[in-house]
Amino acid sequence: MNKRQTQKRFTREKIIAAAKHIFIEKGIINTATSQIAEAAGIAHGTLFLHFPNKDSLVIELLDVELAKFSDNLKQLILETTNVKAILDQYLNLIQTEEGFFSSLARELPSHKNELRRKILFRESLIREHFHQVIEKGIKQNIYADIDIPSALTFLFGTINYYLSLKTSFVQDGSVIEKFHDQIIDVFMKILQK
Amino acid sequence: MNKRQTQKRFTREKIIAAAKHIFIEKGIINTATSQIAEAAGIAHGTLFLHFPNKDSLVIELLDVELAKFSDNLKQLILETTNVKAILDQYLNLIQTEEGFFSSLARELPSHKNELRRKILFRESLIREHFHQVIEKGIKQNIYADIDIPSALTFLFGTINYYLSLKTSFVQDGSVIEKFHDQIIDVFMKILQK
DNA sequence: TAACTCGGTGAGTGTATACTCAGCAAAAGG
DNA sequence: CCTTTTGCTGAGTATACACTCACCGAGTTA
Repeated sequence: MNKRQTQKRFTREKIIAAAKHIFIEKGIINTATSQIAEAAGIAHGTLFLHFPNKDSLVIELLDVELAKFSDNLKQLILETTNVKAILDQYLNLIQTEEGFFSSLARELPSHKNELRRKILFRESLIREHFHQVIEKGIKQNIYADIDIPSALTFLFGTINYYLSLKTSFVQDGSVIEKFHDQIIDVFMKILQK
Repeated sequence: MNKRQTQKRFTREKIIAAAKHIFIEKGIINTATSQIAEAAGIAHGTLFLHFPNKDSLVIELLDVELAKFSDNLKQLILETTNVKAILDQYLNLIQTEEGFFSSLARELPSHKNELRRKILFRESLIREHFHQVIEKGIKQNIYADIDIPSALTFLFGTINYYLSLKTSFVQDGSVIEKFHDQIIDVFMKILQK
């Protein structure tokens, strides 16, 4: 790889890093492409040499981040077997990137269809993991014979609610940390025989 | 009231009616003041003679609508005593104005603080009603001794999730109707001894 | 070293949209 | 019937933002 290619890749990475940083702080919708360029230390026009438009930058960024998250979670799930432990790990994982997920949850309904589908698809993969573990528990007679999709919608809906209204629940710090135990308690109550 | 005053009030009402109609269809953020004016059959500038800016129109509209909703709910709650019946009525009430509430839920996190606080304040009044009824049930040993605020966050979080992602859950018709029974079932499971 | 390539630049363009204001016509007032 | 008031008009202004393009200069190639 010659000097030019190296430089080009470096610039692209600077854009993505700057974009992620500002998106977390101000949300995707409220971030202008000119601000991303400024934060990345490049000219405004340069951004459009690397991405044809704002949406494709957002999609690439989300794809990479969500894939990273999914992989981490899958790893954790392989290591644990009971729902409580998995939910605990899941919440911890969200917490490490809470700014990112909060910004995502806040703007989820406003995004264009393609973007929203991508995000919900990732969520559905995670749902699937939970579904299997719960199903096994029901067969083993550990949990009540509930409607799993409904229960999971309560779980994801609630987490989403906390994340999207984060600033109304906490001034500083983590919402997920604050409500970690309550979320687990109520969800386990739903599964309870 | 003379002819001028009558006309002025009539124009104001036309604006509010048109605004509500378009907000439900396209959301508040995606509705231009010029579109409201056009739908109301008045000049664009006229809108700003009645409301100093877009926000104050939105706030007045929401205040009126949410107050109407609160009053209806309070009435229903006086007539019924058990949680299941109240929740059933609550869901039915949302369903009658589902377009409005869906649009509200979708944009709730993006609204300015003042507006968000107003909406969440209304929600907190409704929470209070539920809280009291559940508390009574716990004292009468009908329900488990759970943490009521956590349980209610699950409920409101889930309803909010269904409403804000309505288009991802149903093509046509009502999300609330579709998931009515599941919502009640899971919530009653949380209260169960 | 001369010609060429290509990533980067930033002023400029197009578009959307909240809000303004000089002027109009009908109603109110004397 | 004349003057004043006032609700309304809609072209115009200010601003924000995504995206373009003619040009530049360092890197590459022959």
